[in-house]
Amino acid sequence: MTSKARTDWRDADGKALTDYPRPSVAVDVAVLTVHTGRLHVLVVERPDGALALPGSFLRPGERLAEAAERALSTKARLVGAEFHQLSMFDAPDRDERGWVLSMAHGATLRRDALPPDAILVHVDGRTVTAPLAFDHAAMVSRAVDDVRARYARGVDPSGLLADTFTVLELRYLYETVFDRPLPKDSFRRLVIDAIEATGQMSRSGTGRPAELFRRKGDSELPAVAARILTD
Amino acid sequence: MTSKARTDWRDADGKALTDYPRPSVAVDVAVLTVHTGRLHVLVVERPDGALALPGSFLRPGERLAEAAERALSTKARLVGAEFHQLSMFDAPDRDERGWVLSMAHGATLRRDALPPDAILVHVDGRTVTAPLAFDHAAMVSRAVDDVRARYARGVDPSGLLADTFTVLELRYLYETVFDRPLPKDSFRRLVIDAIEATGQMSRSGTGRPAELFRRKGDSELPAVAARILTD
DNA sequence: CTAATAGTGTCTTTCAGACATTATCCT
DNA sequence: AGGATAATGTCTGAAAGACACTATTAG
Repeated sequence: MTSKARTDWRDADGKALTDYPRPSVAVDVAVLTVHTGRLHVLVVERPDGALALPGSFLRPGERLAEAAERALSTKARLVGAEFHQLSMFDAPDRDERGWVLSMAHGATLRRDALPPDAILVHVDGRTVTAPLAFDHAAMVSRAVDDVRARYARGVDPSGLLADTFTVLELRYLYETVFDRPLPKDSFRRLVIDAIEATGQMSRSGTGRPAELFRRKGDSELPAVAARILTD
Repeated sequence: MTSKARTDWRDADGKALTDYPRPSVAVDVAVLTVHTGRLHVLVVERPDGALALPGSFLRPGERLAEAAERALSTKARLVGAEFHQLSMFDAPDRDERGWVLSMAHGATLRRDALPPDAILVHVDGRTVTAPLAFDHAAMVSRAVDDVRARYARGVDPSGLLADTFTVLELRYLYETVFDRPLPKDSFRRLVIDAIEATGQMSRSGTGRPAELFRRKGDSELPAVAARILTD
């Protein structure tokens, strides 16, 4: 970890590593959630009033995922999220304060795992509906792409639903994530082999009660799901 | 770009940015190519004799893609590649010389665009068949995943074939990339709407000459391609 | 002619999507 | 019973895969 003077501590030009100024490295996290049947992203208010994704600078020896977790816990009082690297945003002028690279991360959490006073901005399709600081709007779009790709491979891999759920609840979730209506019976056949019946019934409001299911150990969706879901 | 003393040049803890030691940021590039009908990755020999992906440290104000291009041109005499960010490898101890984050990049080039004396290592499935320095073997696997995802969406998007090609040549390429046999007639029907006939015929070795095709402007494959190709 | 490969027609099976029907709760 | 929703059965069109057949070159 600590830098020592070594012969290979030089690049191909023979220039020592330490001769180069280094960029600051930051992480920003797009926390997506479903609220009132629509996709939202968690934002925080900056000192100047602008909205931005929660983020933080990387500390010595820290891993990016750790910095992302720290950013969420200090800026949004949020713990236990699972992060996915999206991509590195590296435009030299993306932060007017200096040369800051930022690794965008995506995370997905249930609304009730977020603080009640969290600021949520609606995401329409893959576009956030409020101006965000820096290049954070592009990060949100990348986060939507990522969550769609993951949800096309498995049944609610990020746990946006509770442990048990009905097929209807699952379909509503997928319609929200993929922003398109999904046929009731085709959707049921698509997911039925990847979930497990509990035997319990949901106490329904009206009509026949729906059976409650849970994710199966191997809750992978067939490869054809990508076609069905992504039109 | 230049850092100025500003009030917001501090993080949430009130700690100034410049108080934190910064990591070195590097790029490494996995250049994939097809040679003798098999997938290979370009490697370079390090001063200590170990094999590694070509890489470089990021210079001030430089973008990651620029550093990747510079690494290829200085270490492998290679220009004109198109890069795709894969992911950031950030284990604090991944480089014994110090704290070095590396952004892995993928690129794809025709064998004849590489120097004749380039060192190529066979990639079996998604695993490189020779030990590589650092975490470069994992980077190669990620590069294979990336190239497969891109080739499932479009017809030879990285130009591994020449401008014109026969359907057979295209199928051999896809069998190499996806490491599995593909049925002759289904494959033809899969790609035929995404390519354009030239009217010219390939001077065949024997048998009926095959028609030469070129990529079409919108050479997107149907969404179902992902299912067919990825089993 | 035969050999060899390119390209296409056809059949079967599978399955998404649409629709209809049955099942099971509630008031 | 009647209303409402869950779950399933059935039909149809599309298409992947298998197979066979035709087309076009070389020798």
